[in-house]
Amino acid sequence: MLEARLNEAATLKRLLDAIKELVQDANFECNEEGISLQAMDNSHVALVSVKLEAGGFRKYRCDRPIPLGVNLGSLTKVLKCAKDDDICVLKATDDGDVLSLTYEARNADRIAEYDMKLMDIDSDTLGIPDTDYEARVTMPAAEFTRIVRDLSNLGESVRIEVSKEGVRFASDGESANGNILLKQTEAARERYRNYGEEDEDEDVEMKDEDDEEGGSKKKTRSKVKKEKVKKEDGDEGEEGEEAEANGEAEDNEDGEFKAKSDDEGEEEVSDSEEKKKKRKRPSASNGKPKKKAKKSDDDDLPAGGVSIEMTQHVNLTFSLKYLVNFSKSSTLSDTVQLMLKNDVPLLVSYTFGQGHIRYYLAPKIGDD
Amino acid sequence: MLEARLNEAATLKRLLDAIKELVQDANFECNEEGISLQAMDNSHVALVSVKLEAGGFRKYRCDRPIPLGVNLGSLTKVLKCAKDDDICVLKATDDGDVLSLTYEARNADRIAEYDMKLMDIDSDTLGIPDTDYEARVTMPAAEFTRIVRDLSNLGESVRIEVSKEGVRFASDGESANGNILLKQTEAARERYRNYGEEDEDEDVEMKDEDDEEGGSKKKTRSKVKKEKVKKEDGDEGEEGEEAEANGEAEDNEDGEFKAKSDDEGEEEVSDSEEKKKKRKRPSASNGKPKKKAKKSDDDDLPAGGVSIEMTQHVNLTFSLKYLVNFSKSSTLSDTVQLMLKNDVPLLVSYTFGQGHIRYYLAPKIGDD
DNA sequence: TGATCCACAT
DNA sequence: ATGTGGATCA
Repeated sequence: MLEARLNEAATLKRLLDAIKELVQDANFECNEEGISLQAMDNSHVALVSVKLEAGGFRKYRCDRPIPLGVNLGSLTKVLKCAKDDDICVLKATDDGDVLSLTYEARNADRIAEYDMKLMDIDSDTLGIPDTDYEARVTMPAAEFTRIVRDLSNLGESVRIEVSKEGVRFASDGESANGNILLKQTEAARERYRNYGEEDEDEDVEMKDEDDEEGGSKKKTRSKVKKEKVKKEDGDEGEEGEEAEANGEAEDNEDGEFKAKSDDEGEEEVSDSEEKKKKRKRPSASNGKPKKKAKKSDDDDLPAGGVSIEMTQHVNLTFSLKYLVNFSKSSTLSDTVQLMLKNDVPLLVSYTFGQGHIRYYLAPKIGDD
Repeated sequence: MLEARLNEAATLKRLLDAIKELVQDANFECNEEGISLQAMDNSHVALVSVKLEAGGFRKYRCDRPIPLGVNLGSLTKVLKCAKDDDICVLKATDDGDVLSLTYEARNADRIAEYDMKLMDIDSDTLGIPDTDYEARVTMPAAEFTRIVRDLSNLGESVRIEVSKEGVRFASDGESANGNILLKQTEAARERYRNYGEEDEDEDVEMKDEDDEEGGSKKKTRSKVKKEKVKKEDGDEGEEGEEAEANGEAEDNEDGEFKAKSDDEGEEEVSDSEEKKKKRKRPSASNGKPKKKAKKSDDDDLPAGGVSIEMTQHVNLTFSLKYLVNFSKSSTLSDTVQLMLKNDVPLLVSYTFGQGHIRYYLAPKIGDD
C-alpha cells in the first residue's frame, strides 16, 4: 500500500509537464525509498529518470514495492484539476490497479478525489551506466533554456564543448551559425562547489573504490574527479580518442540505451545511491508550506553564474530538439547541471526539493 | 416606446457573452417591470432566463410591453462597439422594428449610436414551474467554474449530491473518475443567510400560502423552507422517491421544458415575483458610476465560502457541457447559487446589480 | 487550423 | 504584475 502526501501539487504538475511530451506511458516505481520513474522516449534516444524521495514528502509510506503503470496524459489531465498549492495525497493498493489522487485545499473546505486507472507496462528496468563524467557544468536553468531555444531556431543540433575557456554551445544552420560561450564565474564556482552533493545524490567526489572497475558494463560513480581538474586541458582539440584509449568504451556508445532485464540483479543508479545518502534532507519532511516558493525549496544558492568543472576537454554534439524538451524542467529548479564525457550520453540534471529529474541523451556520432 | 439608460454597457456585453452560445435569437420582453428574456437552447434541454429590472437602470421608461426580437449575434456585434464603462441607452418604438443603442462616454465627449434591425420571433412563453427546491448551494462563482471545467475534462456529466456532509460534484470518465466535496463554511452560511432575498427575489423562506397546491402544474415559490433544514437528513441515499411520493411529480420530469401558449394565463415566474418585490433596490437607479466595480454592485458579501441549505438529500446528474456554458456568467457576479430538487431541473442563478440570469437544466434521467 | 485576446492563477 | 490556459475570431 502506498500513501504519499505531497505538500504542493504543483511539484507533480510541473514534473508531468516536463516529461509528458517525451514519454506517453511509464511505471512509477514506488518503494520505501520513494517514487521513481525511468523511461525512454519513443525513439530510444533519450532517457528520463525521475526520483521523488520519500523524505521529500510530508508523509510517505510504501509497505512494499509497487509499480504504477501510468498513462502520463491521463495523469496530466487529473493533475490539472489540482490547484498549485493544494496538498496532494497519492494512494494505491498493492495490486496497483488504480491510483488515487486527493487534493486538499489548504483550509480543508474542499477535498477533491480522483481515481485513475492504471495499466500494465512492460518495463525492462533500464540500465543507466554510472559514468565518470569528464566535465560538469552548473548553470541557471533559465539560461540553458534560452540557449537551446535560441540555437534550435538556427539548426538541428548543438555542439557542446567544455574547455578551460568555458563551455561553448555551437550550432550551424542554413541561414546562420551561432555559438554561445559561457565563462566560468568565480563566484559561481564557489557557490556550486557542493551543489548536488548536499541536496541530492550526485556524488561527485571521492569513493573511487565504489566503482566496480572490472565489469564489462562498467559502473562507476557519477562524478568528476576533482583532483584531476585542470590537469588534462592539454588534450583539447580532438574528441573521443582519450576515452577510448582508456579502454572505457561504454557499451551504449552506439547512442542507444539498452534495456536490461529485471533479474539481472543490478540496481538502478538512483536506488543504489539513495541508500547511501539517506542522511540528507532530514528536515524535508517537516513540510513547511513555504508560500510563494515557486520553484522549489532545494537550494539556498539562489541563482546566476556558471560553474565548470572538468578533467578533460569534451566536445559532443546533441540533438537540440531533445535539449529543448529537457529544458522544460526549468519549472522545477532554478539550476541545471550538465554532465559530459566524450562519446557518452549527456546527463542533464535538475534537482529540486523532493528529488530530481535527469535526462540522458546520446550524442550524435560523427559530429554531424 | 422604450427608453432604458444603463450605467455600464459592460453589463449588457457580459450578458450577451454569457448567453449567445446557448441561444441565437430571442425576444427581449420590455415592460414596466424591466426587460426580460427567456429562451431555450437548441436542444431544448436548457433554459435561460434573464431579468434586467427597471430599477436597475439609471432611467427606465416603457409605456407598454414591447417584444424586441433580437438576433443575439448581431447584438453582440453592436455591443462590441461600446466601451465597458460607456453609458448605454436602449431605445425602441412601440412597433419594435429597430433597437437603437446609444453609447455615451462618461464625459459626454463621444456619443455613438447604433440601430439594429429586429426580427419577429415566435415566442411561446416558457413555463418555468416555480419549484420548492430541496437544496440551495451558494458558492463563489469562480469555484463553480473551476469545478465544472475540471470535471468536463474527465467526463460528460456530473452528479451533484447535496447531503449533510456538503455538496459533492462527481464525474466518471474513461481514464479517471473525480469528485469534489465542498463543505459548508460556517462563515459563509452566515454571510449568505439572506443572499437572494434582500437583493433579489429568490423568496427562500415563508409564504407557503402562495403555492397553488392543487394545480396539476404545481407552482410553488422558489425556496428552501428554512424550518426544515437539517430535519430530513435521514432520507439520504436514494434520490427522488420522496419527491414523487409527495405527488409533486413535475410535468417536465421528462427532462424537457414545455412551451406554454401565451393565452394560458399563467404568469412567468419572474414576472409574478417581481411584482411582489418592487420595494427592493430603491437606490439602484441612483446610478453611482462605481468605477472599476467590475463584477457588479450587488452584494457587499465579497467572496469565499460555501453555504448549503437543504431540506432533503438530493442527488442529480447533469450534462457538464451545459454547466460549463452557464458558468460563463461568472463575469456577471462573484457568487452563484445552485437550487436543486430531486428529479427536477437544476437552477443555476447569478444575481448582479441590475438583475439576474438564471439557467435551468434538466437532469439526466437514470443517473447515467 | 492558427493566431489573437481575455481571464484565471500564481 | 506576470505567465499560462481557454475561448474566440480570421
